[in-house]
Amino acid sequence: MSNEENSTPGNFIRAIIEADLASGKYGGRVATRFPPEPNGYLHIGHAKSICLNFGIAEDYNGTCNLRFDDTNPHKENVEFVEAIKRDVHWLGYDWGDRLYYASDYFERLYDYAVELIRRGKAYVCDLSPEQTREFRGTLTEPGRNSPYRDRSVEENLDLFARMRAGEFGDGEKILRAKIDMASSNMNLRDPAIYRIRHGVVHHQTGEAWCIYPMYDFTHCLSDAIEGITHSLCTLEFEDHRPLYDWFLDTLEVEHHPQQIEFSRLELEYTVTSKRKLTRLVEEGHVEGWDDPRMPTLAGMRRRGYTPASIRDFCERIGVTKSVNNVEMSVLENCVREDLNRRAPRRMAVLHPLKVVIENYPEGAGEMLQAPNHPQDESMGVRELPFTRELYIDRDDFREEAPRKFKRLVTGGEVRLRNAYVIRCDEVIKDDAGEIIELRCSYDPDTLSKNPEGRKVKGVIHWVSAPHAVRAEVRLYDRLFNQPNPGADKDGADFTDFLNPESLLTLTGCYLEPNLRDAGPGEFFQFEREGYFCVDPDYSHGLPVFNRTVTLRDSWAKIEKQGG
RNA sequence: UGGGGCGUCGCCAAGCGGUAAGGCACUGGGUUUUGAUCUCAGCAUGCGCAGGUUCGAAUCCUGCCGCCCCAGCCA
Repeated sequence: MSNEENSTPGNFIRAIIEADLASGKYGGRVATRFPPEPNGYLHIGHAKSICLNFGIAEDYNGTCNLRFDDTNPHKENVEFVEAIKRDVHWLGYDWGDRLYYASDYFERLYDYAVELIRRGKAYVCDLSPEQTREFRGTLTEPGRNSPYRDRSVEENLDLFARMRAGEFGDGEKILRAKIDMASSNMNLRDPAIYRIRHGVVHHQTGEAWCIYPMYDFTHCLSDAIEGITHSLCTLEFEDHRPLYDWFLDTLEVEHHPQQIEFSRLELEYTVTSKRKLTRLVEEGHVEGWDDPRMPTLAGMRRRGYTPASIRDFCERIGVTKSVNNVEMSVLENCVREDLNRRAPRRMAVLHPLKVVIENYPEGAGEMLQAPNHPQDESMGVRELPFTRELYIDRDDFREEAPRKFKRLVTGGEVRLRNAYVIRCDEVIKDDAGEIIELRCSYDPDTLSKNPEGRKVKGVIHWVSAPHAVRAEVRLYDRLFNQPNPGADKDGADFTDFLNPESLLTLTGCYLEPNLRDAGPGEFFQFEREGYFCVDPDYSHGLPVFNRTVTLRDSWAKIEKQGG
């Protein structure tokens, strides 16, 4: 540990960048970009890419552009553009004045395509989509040249101009790169670079174009135009790198960024494919892109995950090229760690059970003081009303005590958090035998001190019944039952693995009174229950709290083992 | 069966020829008016497998095996 000088790169991409910096490859410049397609909301996988790209720019004194890869207007719209901008900002990153759209470059891209034709490296092809597929060959058989492959430069120039002019219908013609139909890399078998799309209004360019460039052609040139030095993308584009380089080399573009691929994040018990997330939304399996069960940034924000915890998560999972499947516990740990430090403590009874303190004077009451954070005095204290009638959680009482159960039992004692020790004297049941009330007595000499001569192990939370704030609490669990719901196993659809208990809504909860004024964006630890945040939805009167994540629960473990 | 990648603890992940970091998870102890937090300790004679080179190999060589990606006019 004596190498304070040579700070470790952190991951292989940073190692490459440091080597490039050392060799002066791009004049000591580092420029990255985050290039989402605005066809859906950003999810946790994008967060990894955002943290990587913006993080590198920050650390190496470089820049990171936000560039919308908007070449397929059919699937894209401004709602997604705005949501993406909002989410990147929320995560804590800023692109300054470097907001771009690939569509900004449509005119230049068109010129590059013309240049490709002039160089005899692109041609207009009349094959139908079906024929194109047939001519492409298979993984093991080479493809065949299109009969239109040898059109003259003049004819191609004329045809391409007429494609732009709208003389041909969708699918009638495409512009293709002329590379090698026998290449073992399918991407090099004369890939399409421009297709015709009539009747779609592009969210940025309106109806100015009826031809749109394809990803492979657009991306490398957009990177070059913006002076990107390191173009980071996921592993599935590794096979596209030769094409990325081919366009730039063939066009002799002055600046040639290098594409570096890393593996995409897979998180257990969720899906991070835009197609699948879109289906969850459109088929109504969730309430929207910002449903707290969604792995989208919007969903996690509403759930109460903090930007800091997500950035910490992205830091911890690393960046490599190996297939990975990260356990949910890593993310949850990051969330707990951040919230534990920052969340004020409160008490909330989720499953109320009435308690009457029989030796506490009727109509009386007192204000007790409770710290907002047990380890951080700077967070101050709050006042809690204590009265004769309280609510505790049903789970904190048992008539018959299991081994190791250290909460309230008939005839036993328990500490009321921040208050007195009480003893349960009598259990009141209704005709159906259901417990409806507990008759207890308190020991007035146990405020801020332990009773003498006996040990009280358990501590439970409570709220004063006449002061309690009624609220709705939504308990979230994993969206899927399977660790890897997206894996296509035996023809099963990923929706088959949806967890029917991913949302449990509790409407009869009672919160301590100072939670009455909590507003959207505020978060708390409900002691012994978990971290909760205020949901923006106030549509049905009751305040709504979302459970962000539970507390670690070793009792649940013991109980599950039959403790 | 073509091409491109990847295989280090249950899950991530350092390591780049000198004798296996760290995090999460898990297990056990301590503190505790949250069964929380905090804290201490444990957790790979082993790096997909088999050979080889070397004084010495997770790291180099050879051959296998397994997994992922590619046949959109999607990105």
